[in-house]
Amino acid sequence: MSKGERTRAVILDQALAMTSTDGLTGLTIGTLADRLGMSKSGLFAHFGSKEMLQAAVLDRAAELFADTVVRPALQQPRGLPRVLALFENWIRWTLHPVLPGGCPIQAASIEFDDRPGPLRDHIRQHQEDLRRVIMGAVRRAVDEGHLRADLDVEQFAFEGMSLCYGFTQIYRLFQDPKAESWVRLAIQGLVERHRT
Amino acid sequence: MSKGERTRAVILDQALAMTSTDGLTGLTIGTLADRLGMSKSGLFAHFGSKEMLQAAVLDRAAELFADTVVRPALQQPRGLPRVLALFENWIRWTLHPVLPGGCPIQAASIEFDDRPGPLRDHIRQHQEDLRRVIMGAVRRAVDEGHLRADLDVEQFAFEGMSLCYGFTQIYRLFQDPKAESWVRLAIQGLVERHRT
DNA sequence: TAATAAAACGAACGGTCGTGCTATTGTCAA
DNA sequence: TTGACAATAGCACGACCGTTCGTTTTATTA
Repeated sequence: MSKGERTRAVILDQALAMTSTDGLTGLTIGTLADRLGMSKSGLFAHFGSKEMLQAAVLDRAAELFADTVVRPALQQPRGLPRVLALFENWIRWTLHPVLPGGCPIQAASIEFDDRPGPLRDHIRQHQEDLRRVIMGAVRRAVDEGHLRADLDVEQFAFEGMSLCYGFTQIYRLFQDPKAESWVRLAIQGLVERHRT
Repeated sequence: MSKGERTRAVILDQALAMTSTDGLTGLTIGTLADRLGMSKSGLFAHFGSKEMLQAAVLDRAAELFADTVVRPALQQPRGLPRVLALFENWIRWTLHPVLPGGCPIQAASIEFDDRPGPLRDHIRQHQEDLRRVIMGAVRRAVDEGHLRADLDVEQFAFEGMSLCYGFTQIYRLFQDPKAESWVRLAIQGLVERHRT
């Protein structure tokens, strides 16, 4: 790994933390450079434009989510355990955030849902990837006979994901510990309702 | 109504639209003044600081939500009809947004959940108000015998609100019309499950 | 170790940000 | 209709924005 690649990684780590609290737009090259003790222009040269920096941040955030939430869940046995692990890891991702400001992609979703361009495309792609992972796991749970055969996979995914989105929003705003048991009970109910 | 009050209202209308697409932070006094054909300083004098402008925007947004979603629902007969109207009006608020960029308060929730200060306090207050309205309606539906007596009102409110939050996020990002039937089915299921 | 390439710097650019000030215009009651 | 005051404009400020450029330092490799 060359010097440039190493520095780039360090920059992205800090940029990720900054984005999580201030948003993709709030991310600023000047203060980012300050926190890293390097010059604006030196940092800038690694990305070529602010938009490319933001895109790199999004991709890195998606990697982090995959490493923390998705990948560990995929090591669970296929079927219901894997579905449960996905939701459980997602809940833990919110309860004990790796990044100080919570999930940058969810924040960026709302920040950019009205701003066409490559950044919104990136966000859509990452969210769609997550949806496909969840739907795949649910479908396999049906195939394994853990969930009812007549289950509407898209509907199930929507409800589960909505609960996680809503939980994140409520928990982050109010820091109310009750939200944890609410979302757990809700997910549990969702699964229980469609069990064979 | 004095000239000043009238101008202030016009400013807030435009500010609301701008906030809905660009966020509370993206709201800018210069471009806001440009769109209204007035000077920065003239506009500025109405609010004294950007933070007070932002707070006024939040309060106006809450009024708009109350006029569009809550107030019409409160005219439905108490009990289940009122609960259903609350969720239905909320869904319609997302499907046919009064403001071009969707609900500014939901956006501000995520934007400011990590930034302590009077603005976050405002946001918390408005979100808490909504939660109390919904819980009150649900509780009355229990009292009227429309919903089961052993229903956990807080849990019910969390699930219903999460579905609406999640729906907004998904629908605004992807503009997928399928999301509409997903959320309707989910809300319907939630209610059906707790009916007497 | 010398030659070459990559990386980082410092200074400056045109813009825009929020915010003061002073002066001018407009409104509205006596 | 005039006098008092509210409303708006104009201008300037310091700070920060993303970006460019030429130079200097540091890595890499022949």
